[in-house]
Amino acid sequence: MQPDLRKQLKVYNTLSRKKELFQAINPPFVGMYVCGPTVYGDAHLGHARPAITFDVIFRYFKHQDYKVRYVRNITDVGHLVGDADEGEDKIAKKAKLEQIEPMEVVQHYTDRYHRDMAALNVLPPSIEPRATGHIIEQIEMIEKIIESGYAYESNGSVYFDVVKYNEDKEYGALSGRNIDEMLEGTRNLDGVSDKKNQVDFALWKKAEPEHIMRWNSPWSDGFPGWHLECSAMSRKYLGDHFDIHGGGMDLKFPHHEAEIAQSHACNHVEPAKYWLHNNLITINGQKMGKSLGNFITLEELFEGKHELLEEAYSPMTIRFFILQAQYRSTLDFSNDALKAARKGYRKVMNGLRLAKSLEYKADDSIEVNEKQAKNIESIVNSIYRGMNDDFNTAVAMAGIFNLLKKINAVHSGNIPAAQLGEQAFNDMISNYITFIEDVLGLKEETPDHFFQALDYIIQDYSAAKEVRDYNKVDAIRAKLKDMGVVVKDTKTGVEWAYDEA
RNA sequence: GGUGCCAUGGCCGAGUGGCUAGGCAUCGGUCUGCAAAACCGCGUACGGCGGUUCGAAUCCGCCUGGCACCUCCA
Repeated sequence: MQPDLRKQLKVYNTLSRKKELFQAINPPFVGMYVCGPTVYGDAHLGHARPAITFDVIFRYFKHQDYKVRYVRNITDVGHLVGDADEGEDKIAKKAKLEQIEPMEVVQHYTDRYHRDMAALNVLPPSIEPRATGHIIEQIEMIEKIIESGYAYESNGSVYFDVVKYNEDKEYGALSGRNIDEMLEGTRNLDGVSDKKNQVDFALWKKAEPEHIMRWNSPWSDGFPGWHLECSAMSRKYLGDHFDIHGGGMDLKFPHHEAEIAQSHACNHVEPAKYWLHNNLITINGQKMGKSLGNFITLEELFEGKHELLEEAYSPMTIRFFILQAQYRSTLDFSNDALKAARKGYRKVMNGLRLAKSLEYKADDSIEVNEKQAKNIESIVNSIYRGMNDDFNTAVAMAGIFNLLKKINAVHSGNIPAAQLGEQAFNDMISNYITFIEDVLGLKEETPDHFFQALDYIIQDYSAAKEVRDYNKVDAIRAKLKDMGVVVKDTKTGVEWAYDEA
């Protein structure tokens, strides 16, 4: 494979239901919008999947020298509990429950989301806009949609006229939904709702007197509908037409379908060129869901505090676990699967340390084995082939393990470095490190037992002191100093501290 | 009911017409004071029944089982 073939990226586009060659609208720039969380509760395993999936996509684009603007929003208004644009706002409900300001709820869970994402080594997006920070843009968009004739006001609320829109354009293309079928069997709404049709959705909702989250608008004191924030913010930061829109499979309908309709009605152009959807995580073969009560938060996972968990699993174990599957497949959670992931992760990290320490040793008495060198090249190509085939991290990981075998073999002397030749050796090392750290975003975690190990060394130090073995004492002291730790002999015993010099 | 998806060796999980995916576990070997790690070797897995084909896990049909969306969910 030639180096340029390593750039033939194919992505599965939900819109066409096919893998398509990725061609940036305006290279070398790539605009990507991904639906972030509604911040009314702690992030769970399900939030980790899209975050990690699109993080790797973000990283891979950068690795391929694209200039990426990655927008991932925070939804902090408009997402209602219950169905059909009725019911309380999720955030307002939580605020009432806790007797705090809605924005305190938002801040609290946004901070916690960031903390969990950082633990998972998910890079912050380029822009992370909030719905409440874009009320003006949303109102503006509603006005444009009304102008186009695809929305109507009713009792201070504004609804998107799905039936009218569908007469002129196509509604339901993304999720394979048919409007006529959806209309069948729905009850007559006369006098029941402000909507003309059940399939219509709110762009603006008039706030009831007791509703605490409200903004002034041309139609009423109220709040924007869920769906609109993503259309408004993607438009603002990425333009009317951008490269990629992503999110979880479950958002295809109605959220993304509504986004397409709104954006189209406003901008008269298809918002995203490629729609990417990650699949869901299941637990014992069943989807994780709020309503099923079987979801596990990331914090519970990291600390092992959940009845389904036999023990704690570290953030990198979770990341590794998620990357071992292709993002469009469901991924079944189990303790056994996570334990296996942890072992695999540690093996890869042991290799990472080796890779960083290995040096090429030229040796004229050893002939370069072309077969070995070619082998390295084909493994590296397999990693690219995997990533280019709709970000198949499972295949990329298989390649990583194949490289790891070679690295271990060189380290143990089974394969002399000189046999690979300098070029292949460097390819092996650099690709291993680059893919693990930069593309897959795996990093070393400080082992839980670091402090115990240090205590043990301190004990050894004390024992040496006891028998006046000052050569050893000085050696330990110097070694630890190099590592940023100083040993302190106090009246009450030996202590250690971080070197402040 | 409508619309989709999936069934791969002990477990997880790639693969979409012929060429060893990979990880974890197990077993045998090399190495080793012991151990661990590492390396080498070992698994004739593709839900069932038919069909297409020189050849199918991979295409088609039927059946069985499971899941998802259609309501909030990443």
